[in-house]
Amino acid sequence: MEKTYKPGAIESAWYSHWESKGYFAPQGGDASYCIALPPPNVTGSLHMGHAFQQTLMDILIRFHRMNGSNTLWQGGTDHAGIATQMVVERQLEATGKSRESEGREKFIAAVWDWKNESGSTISRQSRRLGTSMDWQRERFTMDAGLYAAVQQVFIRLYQEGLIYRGKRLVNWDPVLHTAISDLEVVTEEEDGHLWHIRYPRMDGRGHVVIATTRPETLLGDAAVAVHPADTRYRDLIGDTVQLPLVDKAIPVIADEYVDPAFGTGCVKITPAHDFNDYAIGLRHDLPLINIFTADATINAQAPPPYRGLDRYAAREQIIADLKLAGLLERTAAHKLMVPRGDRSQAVIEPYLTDQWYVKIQPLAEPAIAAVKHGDIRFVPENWRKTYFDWMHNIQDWCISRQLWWGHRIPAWYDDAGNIYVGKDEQTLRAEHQLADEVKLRQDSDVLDTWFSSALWPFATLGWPEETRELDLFYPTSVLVTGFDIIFFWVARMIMFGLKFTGNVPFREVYITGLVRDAAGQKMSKSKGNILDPIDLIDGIELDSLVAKQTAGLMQPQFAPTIEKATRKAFPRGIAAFGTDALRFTFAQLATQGRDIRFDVGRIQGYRNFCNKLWNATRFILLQIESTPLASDGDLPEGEPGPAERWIMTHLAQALTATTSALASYRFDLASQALYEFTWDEYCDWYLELAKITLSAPDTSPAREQAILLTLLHSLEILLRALHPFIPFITEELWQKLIPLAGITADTIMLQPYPAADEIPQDKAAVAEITWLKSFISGVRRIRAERDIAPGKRLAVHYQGGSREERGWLENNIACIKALARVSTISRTMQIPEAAVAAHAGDMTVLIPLAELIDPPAELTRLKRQMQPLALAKRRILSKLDNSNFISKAPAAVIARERTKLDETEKSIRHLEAQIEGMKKLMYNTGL
RNA sequence: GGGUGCUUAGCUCAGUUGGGAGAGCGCCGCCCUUACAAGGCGGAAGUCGGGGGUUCGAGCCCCUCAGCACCCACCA
Repeated sequence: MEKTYKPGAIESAWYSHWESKGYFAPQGGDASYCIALPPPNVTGSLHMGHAFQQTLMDILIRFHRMNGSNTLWQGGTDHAGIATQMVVERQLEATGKSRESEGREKFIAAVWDWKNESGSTISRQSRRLGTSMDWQRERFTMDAGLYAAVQQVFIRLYQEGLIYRGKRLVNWDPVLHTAISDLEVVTEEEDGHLWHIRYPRMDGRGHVVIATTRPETLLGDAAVAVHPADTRYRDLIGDTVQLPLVDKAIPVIADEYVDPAFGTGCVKITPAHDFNDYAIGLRHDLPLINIFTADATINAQAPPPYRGLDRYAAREQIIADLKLAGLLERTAAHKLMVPRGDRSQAVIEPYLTDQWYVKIQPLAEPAIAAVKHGDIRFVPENWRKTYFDWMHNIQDWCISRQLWWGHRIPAWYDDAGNIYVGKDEQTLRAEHQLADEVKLRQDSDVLDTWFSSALWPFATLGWPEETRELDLFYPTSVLVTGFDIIFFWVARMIMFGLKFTGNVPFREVYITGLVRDAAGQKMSKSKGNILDPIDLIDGIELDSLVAKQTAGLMQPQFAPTIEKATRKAFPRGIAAFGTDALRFTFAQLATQGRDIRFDVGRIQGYRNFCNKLWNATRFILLQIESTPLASDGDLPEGEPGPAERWIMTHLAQALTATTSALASYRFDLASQALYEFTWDEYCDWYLELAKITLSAPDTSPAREQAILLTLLHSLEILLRALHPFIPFITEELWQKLIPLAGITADTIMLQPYPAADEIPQDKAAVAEITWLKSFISGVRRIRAERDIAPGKRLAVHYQGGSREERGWLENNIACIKALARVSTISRTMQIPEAAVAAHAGDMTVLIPLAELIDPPAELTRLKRQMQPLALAKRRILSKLDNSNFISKAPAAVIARERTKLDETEKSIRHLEAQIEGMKKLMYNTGL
């Protein structure tokens, strides 16, 4: 075996072995366990968020597979309408072409080409993470099966009146030329202005002043509104004012919507370009005056001077014209919320169009009930509230998009404007007995990507067919995803799942935190702080990393800043930590529902952990090589000592902790329990103890056998326990180990997950070894604090101790001598001069250090030790003297306080004796 | 404007029905002890954001204030 763990050498080989043997497919079993992967964008690449979530899913999947469940991890990718279309459009632009110049058919073909070319990237990266998805069942949200499901869902909802077509204001993206849903709009505060504009009264009695942040929309004003109770303007209501620059009379209306305290208390009403004004327009029967084209330039409805101007150019012009006309009263700086499209970053325009909507209320109600009644459980539970809040205020969902890449809406129109919804034109013609001369044309829009994603859990299992997989795996067990898509995706899956399968799509929703960089910043290309999970696995040179972070920036002027930051954060690039270390890091960082900061120092620590495990295995293999087992295959029992029984007890406890932590999605606690066992107990103590006993000349062959078997057996169990977290190294080491244990198996991943109750526990052994550890640590501490050379063997005395402890001392004398570097241990009745004491239970360990210590320094040290003891004593006494405490606290707590007091007082007496001894020594030596 | 979460060691974070403040990293000292220097042994370090309350007892429960983060929302 290599001395140092090298992840690159083992990982890829094991993965292709597992995949080629078909181990990722469901293997049968009584219970079913299934996770549907949140499908990543097909043309995307794996980022830290994916890697994090997929690691957690894979831990669950491997754990349940080993536990004997029939386990399916359903994977696949999403067609990601807008995102993918934008990428391909950009590629076309680079060659001087455009979507329009190519035409719909050719463009879609180009998108498919790009999908086929780049679509395997993310699956390939996913494999590097060791994910045990059933690749044979990989799906795509635009494949034929999904298409059938989408059509069926659309048609049924339409027939039930739950999908309708409506003309109303939508969020219009003037760059992408499509409607988007409320969720795809991100509003952020930006600096702007509040312009105060005079609207002259038609009767010539002065003017009213309105305040607006969007003066250009005055071209579409239909009224001015005031609050009905506003005494300042009461006489104005019902009057008319002149709309500046348009030269048209518009009415002054009264509406409760107006806040008299804001601005001037007069509001211009533009029903076609503002959601509030739209509602007011409906209430007051105002005309809708659309003044924009799809590009948000001024259209022919507006006065000639402004036609063809971009909305912001029009704003400048209008302000200039108002100023000229003396109608601009003043301009104030103003912060306002600006809506932008989450993909294009373009300022969204409320725009009047025909769109398709899902009537959501009837779907939302059962979806609310399902979570309320616990049919679906959120982990952590507080996300329920977020879900409820949104579901209770949910608006109809605009599902049509004016894009080309996506599921085409299954609706056709005839020239008379009739709508026909169905599978295809032929079916519709037959259904509606349409004559051949009736021309039908299909709706040119596609569906919101989330429409098909909402069907993912059941459509990937075969719905609308009644498949065996649906029967076996639906509802799926758990959905693992981020809070950012609870509304986009989780809620819609629940609604559609309930509607079309009559059942919830998943039993539990585990919401993960968001992966941020070490400084807590969101990772983004423009910040240049992206970490590529593959770089953490394979490592990357600093120069390559810098090149990667600064390539293809939208704002290239930031490249030098990013380069500097990158060089500072990673002065030596990134080392190759391997997949297992990355996975273990993710598990450790997966604390309940908060953002996680990814620090490279952390992954290095877990790479070291893998190395530790590697070397522990190497040690055990070397031991068994030098002292072969009595007989292969037929394993004799041997005579286990307390150390063997102790370590197995600890192993059982670690397994219990891990398993119960996994049941509540506490990946941090689960991995921590195994980490601590492996390093702090197994390697630091058990391997050391075993080493000594094995090399001692008087160790019986039966004990020797027991130790070797314990080493073998415990490591074998430990590797299985760690496998879901760190699959590669555990497989590699397990394969090296099992021939010695007489096991033949092709893979660890299909072995049973170890159960704590199969391991005998022994409290007496735990007491003995715990005592032994305190004895050894006590001597070590004295040695280290007094700067005694590590090689120097000490003569040690002891005093007191129970009969049991004296027995333990006798049993473990060899281990104490070796691990504490002690030459002799003898009982003494009186405290030797210049002795320093430690305590192991009731036993006092004394080390005479006459020639080694500096008495005054020792005295100071001893006095310093007294302070916390005195403090502790006072604190305990104040409790025990409190009659309320004695009468109200539980007996067990009182007993514990009394024990504590006894111990503290004993320590104080010991210390006092030492102080006296030291003083005497100093007196005798004339100090 | 409404809501959620957070504030514990220098840093990142655990702390599960209220009962002796923890881990990793970092730091300090000693050590290449035959599995591992990607290591071993030992150590220092916190008035648990401030204030108040409930309780025999509060990091944990209640109130309040402050700061940070995020989500939702139609104030021109």
